[in-house]
Amino acid sequence: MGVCFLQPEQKLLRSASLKVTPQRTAILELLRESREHPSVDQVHRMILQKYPSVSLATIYKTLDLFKEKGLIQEVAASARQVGYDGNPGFHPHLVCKSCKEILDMPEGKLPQEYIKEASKNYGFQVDSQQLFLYGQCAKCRKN
Amino acid sequence: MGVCFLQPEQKLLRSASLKVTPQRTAILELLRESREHPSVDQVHRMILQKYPSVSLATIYKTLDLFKEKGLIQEVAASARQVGYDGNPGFHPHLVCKSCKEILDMPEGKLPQEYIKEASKNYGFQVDSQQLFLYGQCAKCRKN
DNA sequence: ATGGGTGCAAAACATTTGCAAAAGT
DNA sequence: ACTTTTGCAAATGTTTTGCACCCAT
Repeated sequence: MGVCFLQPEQKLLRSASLKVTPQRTAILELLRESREHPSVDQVHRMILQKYPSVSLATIYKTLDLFKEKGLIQEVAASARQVGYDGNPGFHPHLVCKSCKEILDMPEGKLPQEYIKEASKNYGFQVDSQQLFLYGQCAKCRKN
Repeated sequence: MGVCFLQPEQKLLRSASLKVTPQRTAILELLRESREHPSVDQVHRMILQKYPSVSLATIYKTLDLFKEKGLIQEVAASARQVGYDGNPGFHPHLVCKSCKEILDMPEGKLPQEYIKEASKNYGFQVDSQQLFLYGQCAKCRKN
């Protein structure tokens, strides 16, 4: 396959030493462009529009793989609300208990004090973190 | 039923306006005394030792109910690692990626700055939060 | 050429539901 | 007495697996 004009998603797959397939490219692209935090099933349905034969099993395997490689992050807002975020970097998530929407809070910085404390008091080496703020979003408060 | 000497768990059930049953008392007691973060199934197995006929469906219903009432918190460290914590108050969780153990970090305070920012920038009203720090625990680092 | 990725269907596993009997207030 | 909770079994939903074929390197 030609290698001259790679999309950013293809570069990312390469640098994670993964084979570049249309399915993987499409899934990664979709997540990186989305502002939502689609579930496994939602990712599947969206991918199906472009590639009508992609199986759900592939979506499961691919999302797991991307997560292991640090290309995306899993956002488990609760046991029954799990989504995927194409931005693997730390940012707090606002989870509305009414409409279930999850908003990114891009401007958050890392809670360094916790990382130090984990190391000092527990000998625990932190390599990533997730912060969830639960409550009610602006829209839902107006009802 | 006599009402004279109530256990703390029974008082808690009362104040959440829930009926006091042996199953509920046992589940709440178990979680409040545990330092682990048992899964639905682990709770079921532990309860079975004392009450051999408690059904899994009851465990599901009860944990959901306790969570709604704020008696416990659900700890979804990832999509496939969900446990329950008898302490409903905020405290960071250290999640070891190797041995999957979840440690409580009791001394953490709330990240107030995020709550203010959520309100100011998004009109979002925060009423609870969860912080997960992922990495490697002291034991696992020694291998 | 070869190792890894994909799709399929089945298997395994997890969660929810409806209902009758039991228990709490 | 009334209402809620429980246990059961079935139904539903979700995730994983094994395998043959295909594709990227």
